[in-house]
Amino acid sequence: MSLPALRKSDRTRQAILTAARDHFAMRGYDRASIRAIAAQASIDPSLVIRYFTSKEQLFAAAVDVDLRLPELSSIQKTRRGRALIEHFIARWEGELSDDVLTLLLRSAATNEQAAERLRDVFCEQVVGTLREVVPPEELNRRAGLIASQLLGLALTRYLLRLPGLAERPAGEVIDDIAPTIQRYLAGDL
Amino acid sequence: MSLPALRKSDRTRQAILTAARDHFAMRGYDRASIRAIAAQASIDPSLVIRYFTSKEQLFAAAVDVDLRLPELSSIQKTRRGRALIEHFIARWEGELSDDVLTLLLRSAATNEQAAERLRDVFCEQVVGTLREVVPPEELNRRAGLIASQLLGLALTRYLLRLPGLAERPAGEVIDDIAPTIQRYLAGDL
DNA sequence: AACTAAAGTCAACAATCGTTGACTTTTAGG
DNA sequence: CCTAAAAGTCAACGATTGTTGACTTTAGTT
Repeated sequence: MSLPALRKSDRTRQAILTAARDHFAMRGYDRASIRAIAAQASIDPSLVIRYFTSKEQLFAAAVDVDLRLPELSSIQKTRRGRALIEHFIARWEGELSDDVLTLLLRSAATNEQAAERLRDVFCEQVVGTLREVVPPEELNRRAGLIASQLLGLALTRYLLRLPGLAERPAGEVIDDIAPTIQRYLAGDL
Repeated sequence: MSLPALRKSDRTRQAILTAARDHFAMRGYDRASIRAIAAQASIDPSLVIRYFTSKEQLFAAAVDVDLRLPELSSIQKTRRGRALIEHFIARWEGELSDDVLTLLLRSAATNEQAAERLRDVFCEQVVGTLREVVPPEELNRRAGLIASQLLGLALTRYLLRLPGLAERPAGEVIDDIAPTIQRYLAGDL
């Protein structure tokens, strides 16, 4: 066999990435140490460097995120706002959830590299999703407003765990915020 | 004179605090070093510890923040949402601005102590401001929603500098978001 | 079985960090 | 002027960090 030779290294490569996402999400970029990541992946710290060259590049590899926003054009006009926030919340706490989002948001506050990455995700995926249903001249404006509410929700509910938000069932929060998103998306401004 | 003896130490104490806020706001808790703070205050690093015992306590002292939210009861009912966001934005970029807010928000994402502090500020000041104009049983719900939008705006506009928000004049952003705050404050939910 | 490249280990490096204790300088009061 | 406390300096500690190079083990091919 010639392929399985690669397989072994790919498995530990994946183990490193998983452990890295875990630590970066929990502790942030600075407090997450390569030694702790290596320990969770049950390997030597130096191997982490051999696989990813540096901590910075490991982070870059760990932070590759897809928001999986729905295609808006196939949804009824008046339901699109609700669809957006439903998907967004499912991405954080539903079956679509993983900790890459926590990792990215948490790190973006202190790490310029992560902030840059988050801006890219925003531009490509949020603006990209709106492009098909929003006139070009309003695109940036509406996308920015939507991002401010969605990321604000993620920040207060999942990172800060503000009592007024973290304790409430997801369904209630969706009901409250959906009209806001709908207005930012297609309402009068 | 018996007082001036205290004066000298109070001045360097203040210099340390100013430098600390500067560094904490720019680089976050972990990347801000006591050595760099001391250098900016033109003193020895050990003095910082002598004044504040530890980095943690220095941070706690630096992060004492007052949102200065307006008294809502003296404002016309339909204008209260706009008044809230106007004050909030003035606090970040107007003449009321200082970098304690940046420092607190940036650090709260990775530092549990800062997150705790931000929760306290939220509970005491935001909930406190709404208490006089919102029925008790809706208090937490409406306060949480408002916090999600205000902090989301601060995050995207001032920390992440998302193109759709950071580039626009403050007045436009206020116009767009005021109705949202007004609805969260007093509208049907 | 022998050989070779990949995969993994081990120990150490240089740098940075918060913190400490001994020491010196400044300042205020009798 | 003398003295004692306050204010400030200096050098070093122990710990942790990312990263490196030499070494050993594993596994696939001839």
